[in-house]
Amino acid sequence: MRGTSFEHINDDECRQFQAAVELAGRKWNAAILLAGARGARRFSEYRDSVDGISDRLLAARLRELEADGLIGRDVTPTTPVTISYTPTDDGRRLIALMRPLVLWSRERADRAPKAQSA
Amino acid sequence: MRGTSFEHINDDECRQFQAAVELAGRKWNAAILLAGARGARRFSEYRDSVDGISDRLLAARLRELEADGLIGRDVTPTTPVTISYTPTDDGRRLIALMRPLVLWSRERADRAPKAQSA
DNA sequence: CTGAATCCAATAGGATACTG
DNA sequence: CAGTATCCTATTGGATTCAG
Repeated sequence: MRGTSFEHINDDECRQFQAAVELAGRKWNAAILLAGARGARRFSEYRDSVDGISDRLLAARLRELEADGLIGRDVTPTTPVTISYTPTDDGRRLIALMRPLVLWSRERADRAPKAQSA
Repeated sequence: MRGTSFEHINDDECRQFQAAVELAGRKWNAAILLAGARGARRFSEYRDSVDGISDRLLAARLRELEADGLIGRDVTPTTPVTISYTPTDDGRRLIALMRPLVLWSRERADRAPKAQSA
């Protein structure tokens, strides 16, 4: 079997990994994925849920996430058309894997409440 | 206890989380942390281990990671001074948490070997 | 050896206005 | 509703050179 510890990562795997983490770490993407996990489906729901993101960037990030297979885009031919963005299995698994990171960041935030007032 | 699922993340936590994931996802940082996990200590060891990074960016990323408490910088007053960068406890924990992401990215890479030759 | 300084090109991101 | 188009600025990252 292939190793599970970092000692055995090769360059190619490292690149794949970096690409994945960069995607997850890109500005807004975590919030967008989270919004999807919390039930957002329509464009406007994501826009409301993410808070602060512009239409342009939301559209761009959704397109990227779709291209990377993390979010699916479904068009229902109603009038007007209904467009629905749903996290894919892959996306859901990624979100699940990021849960420990949420806890990790919480702990850090608790230890360093802010920039300590000089 | 504070919830562990995304449904209960508030805006502030979301920001903390995003900052953390952005840091981890920033270009080179994953590779640098990995290099540290694999035993790199000296500047030149990271440079060799990361492969492709320039001095300028390696120095910049190390400074950031130090500022964020993920890597420690120790100066030993030999001649010339010996400088050693070691992952902190926090950094090591982050790396550990990213292991599942490595596996996740591997699976994806296996499923999508490359950009399929048109 | 360990960086800092400079210069440059590319990309990201934000604001706003507009469309099918 | 679900985006696009345009513009503009800030940030990134890469190469190269210089220095303690």
